[in-house]
Amino acid sequence: MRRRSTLKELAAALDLSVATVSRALGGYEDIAVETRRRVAEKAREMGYVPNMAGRMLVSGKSGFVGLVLPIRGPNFVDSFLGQFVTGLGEGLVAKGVDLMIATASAGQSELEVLERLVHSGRVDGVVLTRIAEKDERVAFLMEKRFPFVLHGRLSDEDAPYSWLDTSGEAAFLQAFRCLYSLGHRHFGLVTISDSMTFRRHRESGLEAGIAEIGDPTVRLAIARSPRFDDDAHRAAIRRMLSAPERPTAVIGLFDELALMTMREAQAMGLRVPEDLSVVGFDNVPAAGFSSPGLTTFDQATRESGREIADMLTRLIEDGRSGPLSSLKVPRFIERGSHGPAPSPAGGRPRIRQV
Amino acid sequence: MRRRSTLKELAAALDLSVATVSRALGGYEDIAVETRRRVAEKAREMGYVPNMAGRMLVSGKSGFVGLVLPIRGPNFVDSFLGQFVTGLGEGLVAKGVDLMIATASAGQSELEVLERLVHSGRVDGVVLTRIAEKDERVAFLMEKRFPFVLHGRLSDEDAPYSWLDTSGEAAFLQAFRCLYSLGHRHFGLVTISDSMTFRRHRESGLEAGIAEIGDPTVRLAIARSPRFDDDAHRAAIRRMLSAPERPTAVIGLFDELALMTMREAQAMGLRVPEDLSVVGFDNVPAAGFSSPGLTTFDQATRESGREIADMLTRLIEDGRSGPLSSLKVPRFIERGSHGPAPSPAGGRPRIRQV
DNA sequence: GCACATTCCTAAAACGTTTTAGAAGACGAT
DNA sequence: ATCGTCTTCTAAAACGTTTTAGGAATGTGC
Repeated sequence: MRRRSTLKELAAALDLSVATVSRALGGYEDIAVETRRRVAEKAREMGYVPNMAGRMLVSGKSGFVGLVLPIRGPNFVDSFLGQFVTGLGEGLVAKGVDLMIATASAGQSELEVLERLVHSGRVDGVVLTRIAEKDERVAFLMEKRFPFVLHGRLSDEDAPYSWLDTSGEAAFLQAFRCLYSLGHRHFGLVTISDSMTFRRHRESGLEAGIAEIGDPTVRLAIARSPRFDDDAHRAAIRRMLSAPERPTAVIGLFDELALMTMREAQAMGLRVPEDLSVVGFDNVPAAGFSSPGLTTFDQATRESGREIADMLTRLIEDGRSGPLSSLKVPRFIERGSHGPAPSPAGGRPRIRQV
Repeated sequence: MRRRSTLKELAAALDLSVATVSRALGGYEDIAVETRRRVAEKAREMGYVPNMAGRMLVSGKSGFVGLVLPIRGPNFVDSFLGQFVTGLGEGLVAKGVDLMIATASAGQSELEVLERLVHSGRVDGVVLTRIAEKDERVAFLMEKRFPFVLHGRLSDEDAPYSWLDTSGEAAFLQAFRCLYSLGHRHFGLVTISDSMTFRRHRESGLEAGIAEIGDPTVRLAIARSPRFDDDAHRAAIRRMLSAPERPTAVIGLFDELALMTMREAQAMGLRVPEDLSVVGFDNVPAAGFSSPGLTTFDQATRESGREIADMLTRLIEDGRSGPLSSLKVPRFIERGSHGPAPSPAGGRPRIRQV
């Protein structure tokens, strides 16, 4: 591999000083126009590309932004990450910033990764996802006054930090209203027991819907299991669906849970949506391929990534600018997994009309 | 944000020279054991973390490996990237190397991204995915003698470059054999027209299967459209399935095409697998949620990422080591989308028995 | 012919690290 | 006393860039 050319070589070739070449390339006004032209031409000719290490050393900036990867179980499935990374990358490249992915090594916590990231000077800012209700990573970054943006929110929205989130409240409120107006009165919620903020927001949207209607006949059954324990989820879903007064509409905290519910229901002989309506959240690709297609909410992950990139670069450039935040409203994707409540007699469901 | 402490400060606090501190931290033998201990302790106490820029400047290495993101259409769906990035990250962190994601900015080609990456010295090696048959990126890297590993292969496997791939030949050969033994004689292949090497490998596996059997009654219909044009795919699939002698078994070049085929077939009133068997490749999450579940091949993307990380770090450390390569055999995931060929009379299909 | 401004350029320092070449001191052997 | 050999440490250079402070040449106004 041929060594790259340096500023010094460029200067020698042009019979100028290193300083002049640097400033010429930087477009400074106090370098003659003609000189700037000559330098630019020679630089192109010699294939000069500034060395980042040199630049970093003097500027104190790395030109990198870090994304701390959530720690994963051995067989996680996740359509989110690819979209998000793509969006982030697109947003950052527009600002001339690069994206670094930080992974925890075996036995290392996400907090430790973050500490290394911040202290090594490898990145000028970080993006965090999957926010827990009490998130020590956020506390750490706030204390260090290190620039960061959350994809998600803490419980405390007014604290001075920057975030972008998709409103789970709005989504679940809308889902409830839609199902209620279709005649459903007995609801089920399939959810997780982990204390993630997205859970809280979505659940409180559903609660708000119930409170808003004020209908005493509305009932809510909750199936709650640890996040990554699919067997527990399945068992809880079956329990919920085989209860004497089973729900006629189930909302999944996210699509995987909704799809799982659909599958279990169908395996139990229930028809979706005639006997049971199911609604999810996320709009994963699988939601479009299940049958019936899963009704869900789309949160434009890639676009969020782009916007977060914008927010973070702004934060980095202008350290004293206040915290930025943005709450997106998810798009309701109506597919075939929801419909009118079955008639109470338990006979033929009415013809679907939405 | 408090400034990080430097070697100089550490040296001052210990009343040692910068050189000594550096070497002590480096564990050099010519520093007294007691001194090494003292330095290590103080470093911990002061929260010293070496500055990467300084280190990079003298070592000439960045400690980064780059992944060049494929350029995407506006609404791509991709479960691959998330898995792959996770695996790469895991593999790299074990070697103390970081992962950088390089995205093309608007109007920039993947080759230009790569050139910037290589020349700026931001990375010590790169990983490329989605290899085209004549891939200018690979040519560029070979010419520069820059360390890289491909996820995928060129057509020319013997050229001196490093790659890791999942054998599409093996998969499609196995799919053909399986379907042939189930009585299928009329096959369909839903594929793309773009010249990607994975297409070539998979298609030639199928051809090899057909050649190997040497049965003149075997027929193959091919539906070929541009990669990202879903409408064209759907039209081609419909055309194939409504031909007078329609195939009884269709293989999709990848899962999205297979799932699309399943959906179109079902929309046309064909039952899967009774009237039509469908097999895909990739084992995307949606393959598990469709009904019937899609029979497909799993290529252990995350594990591949880890292994590629290993290969690349080895290449970087030891520049003169020869090219490394590894061909994985994908795992056949038999779900419900394939079965015995329908009886030729066109009557009731036989009971499924696999 | 002098003072002053303007234009264009440069020397040198700085960023934080590693490495090279060698210095200083202790000790034993002659 | 001198020499050599260890052991332990250090000064200085180097990596490639940006920035600071100022120098040299030229032009302008009197």
